[in-house]
Amino acid sequence: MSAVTYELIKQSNESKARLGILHTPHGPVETPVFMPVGTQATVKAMSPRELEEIGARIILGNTYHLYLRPGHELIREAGGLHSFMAWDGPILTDSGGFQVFSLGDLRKITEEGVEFRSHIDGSKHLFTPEKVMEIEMALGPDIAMAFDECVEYPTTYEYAKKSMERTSRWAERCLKAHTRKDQALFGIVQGSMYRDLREQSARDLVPMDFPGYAIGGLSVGEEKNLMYEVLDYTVPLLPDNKPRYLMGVGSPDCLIEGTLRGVDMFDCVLPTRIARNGTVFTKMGRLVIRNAKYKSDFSPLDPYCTCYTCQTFTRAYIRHLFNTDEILGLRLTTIHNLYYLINLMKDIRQAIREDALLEFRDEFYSNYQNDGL
RNA sequence: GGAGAGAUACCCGAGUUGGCCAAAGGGGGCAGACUGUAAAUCUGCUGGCAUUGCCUUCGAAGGUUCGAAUCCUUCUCUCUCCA
Repeated sequence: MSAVTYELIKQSNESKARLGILHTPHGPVETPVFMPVGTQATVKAMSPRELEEIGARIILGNTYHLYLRPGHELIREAGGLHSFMAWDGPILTDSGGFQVFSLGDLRKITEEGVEFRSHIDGSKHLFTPEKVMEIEMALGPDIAMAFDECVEYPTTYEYAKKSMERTSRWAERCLKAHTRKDQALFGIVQGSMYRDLREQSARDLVPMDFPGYAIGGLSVGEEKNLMYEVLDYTVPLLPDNKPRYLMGVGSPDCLIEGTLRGVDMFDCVLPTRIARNGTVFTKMGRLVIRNAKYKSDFSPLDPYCTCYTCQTFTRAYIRHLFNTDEILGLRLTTIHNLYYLINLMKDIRQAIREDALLEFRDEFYSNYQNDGL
């Protein structure tokens, strides 16, 4: 029995969407779920208590970043990531595969692994599947991700194939090196935007019997419709009795579209990052709170929102906080954006329950204009 | 009262051997981007009008010159030091 299991509650009969429960060592998680990202053992600007109040159930940490600082040995010494950061809920750690992509010119990829130059001090580090498993077992999240390569887009068929096949071999090595029984290891399907490569990747990984499968290498600059198309043919390649996790996706429309295509888990830095940069999600679309038009607007960020920020503060005040570089401003927008997405997922689950997700999606689009209010 | 220094665009401030100056740089302002976080970050715009281009700008007025933020004269104001 794996440390993490997926319980299917309801399969929608109007789409591939499904309702489920992810059982983890730190409690159950209703799916589909949005997972806030806390790269360096903190969801930027939020305390664990605030995350709990917002309704976050499971959050992310990052292997590469925590290995560099403070070091996985220190976190092991602290009693693991949960204890170190005082978060009692489930945690998932990304493997550093995304950093292979985002730290592009600071690394070299070989069959053995990836040689990174630290973005902090330039020192050299070798990440192999075995090393990554050692780090993730020390960090101790409920779910560890296999070490993969997130390929940039666009990429040639030849490179996508070569990389995907290597990721499959790395998955095998991760599986072999992963020995911690109270922790689940998820595999990651790659293959860029090539259907036969996604199929091959799934054929490689599914027999390895990971307790969960992620779809990686998406939302790396491709058109949304292309991503949806890849999801259309990739999700059905994954086992029904395991959770499916779409990595790095988190705009409201993508969460709905992903859910409709059978995705159970999402994570994304988008809500927290744009919040710190002064943009918030609202029912009507994105809103840039720094804009002059909100100078004397004493209404809440989103009149339909019931988060702490919207129930307490005005646009004019939050704009003022941003314009004066006051730290409270980005904390309030972060609270709002996370609440917005977590609440959206709650609404999505309710819609699945009522077999009304398609209607929910149409209603969503009829309100959500990207140019805001 | 005497001696000296200076006034530059929203603010501060460079430029003062005359042309390459609509005028550096910073701040402020305005707008945009952000999707497994090298991000409280980054990018663009910030005299006017239209397409290159043209027009009005460097305290005020006048002058020298083909050409002035830069040189000359007068005036106005500010600051520092000495009485």
